[in-house]
Amino acid sequence: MQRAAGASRRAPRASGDGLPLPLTATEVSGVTPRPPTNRWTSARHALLYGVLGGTLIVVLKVVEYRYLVVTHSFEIYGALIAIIFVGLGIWLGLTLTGRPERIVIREVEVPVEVPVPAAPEPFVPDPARREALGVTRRELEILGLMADGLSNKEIADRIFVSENTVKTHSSRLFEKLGARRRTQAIQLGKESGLIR
Amino acid sequence: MQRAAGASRRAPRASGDGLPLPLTATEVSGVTPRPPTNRWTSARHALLYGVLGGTLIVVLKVVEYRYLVVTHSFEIYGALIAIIFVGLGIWLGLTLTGRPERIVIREVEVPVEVPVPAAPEPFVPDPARREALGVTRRELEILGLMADGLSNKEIADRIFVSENTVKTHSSRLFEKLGARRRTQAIQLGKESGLIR
DNA sequence: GCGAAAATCATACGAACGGGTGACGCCGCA
DNA sequence: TGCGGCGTCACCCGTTCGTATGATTTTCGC
Repeated sequence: MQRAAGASRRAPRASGDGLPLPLTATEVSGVTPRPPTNRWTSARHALLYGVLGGTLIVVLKVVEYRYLVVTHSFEIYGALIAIIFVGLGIWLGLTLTGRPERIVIREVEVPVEVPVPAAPEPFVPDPARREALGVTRRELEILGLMADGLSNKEIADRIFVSENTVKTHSSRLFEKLGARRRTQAIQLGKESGLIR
Repeated sequence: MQRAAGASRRAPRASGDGLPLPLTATEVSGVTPRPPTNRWTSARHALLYGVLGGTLIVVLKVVEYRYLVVTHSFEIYGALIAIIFVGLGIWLGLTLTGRPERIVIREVEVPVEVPVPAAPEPFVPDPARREALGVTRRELEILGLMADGLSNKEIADRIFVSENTVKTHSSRLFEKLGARRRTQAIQLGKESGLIR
């Protein structure tokens, strides 16, 4: 009987890894209603402004009777009052009233360490360790299946070779590992980092 | 030779995935200077206010020459100007200037996978797990020695019993674990947490 | 293309393993 | 006092494992 089974090459398990952290920022704007004003603060402000206004009027009165008794001083006086009170009004408008402020929400992504759920230890075969012991790929593969508790026959069926082949591989593997039994080979393989 | 290339199959290892992202937000507030106003808008506003002010002045002139030629009308006129222009100022202050904006920085936590430093895993024998499977102390002991790669004879010598006794224990152990081979028993024992 | 390494397969044999059965002694518990 | 669980030991038998030896084919580097 000729062999009807062939070799299987194992592609090294490519394990995904390093994910870059995207640090983008989005801006969201909104409007909030005017914040409620403190009552005492308001009263104090009103008093302050009242005094200020009174003082201003007194000043104007003095100016009026000192310099503006001449003809046509009436228009100048009015313009002066207008300018001064416009300024006062602007100031009042800006400070006395609680202007609703626009709130701009800027989201900043902050990287937070999250323990990866107990990395199942992908365990890449690591050819360096394997070749350091002179173990071939096939032998390592069979060692892995051995460690899973499979018999020679089961391994043979799994990788589509004869049981004799498996025995040959395992024999050479034991020789390289210095093992006399498969259980010992598994133990030594784990110690050597050949299998997980 | 008519060997056909065979294939070896590997069970796809299920990979862990979807981890929930904790999204908490903290708010930090700051103040930015007033945003620059549109140039055309400003010009239009200035024109509007100029026209408005001019109209107001004309109105005041008319009022002056119609009704306020009487004595002491001067003070009334000034007060009127003051009141009107304060209102104008307030209106100007509120509309001409942009509302101040507060920047709220919201921190969004972004999960970053961090390889947990592989806990040493002390592994205490845990009698609960053992008894849950109905495995006796002696059987567990033999399982451990099996996992170390010892043969039945070596185990017998180690624990000072006959090889037959070891075989009896292992037989019962296999029955309880559902194993058919010692390698399978080791594998199942590890999965069950009986041995490390 | 040549040669070495690797992979494959076969046969044979002794050793180790696993299952089955039976037996004995010890100990805790009802 | 009997029963059941545990640990111990023995024998038998079939299977699996490990070793030895020999062979052919495939793969890969030079």
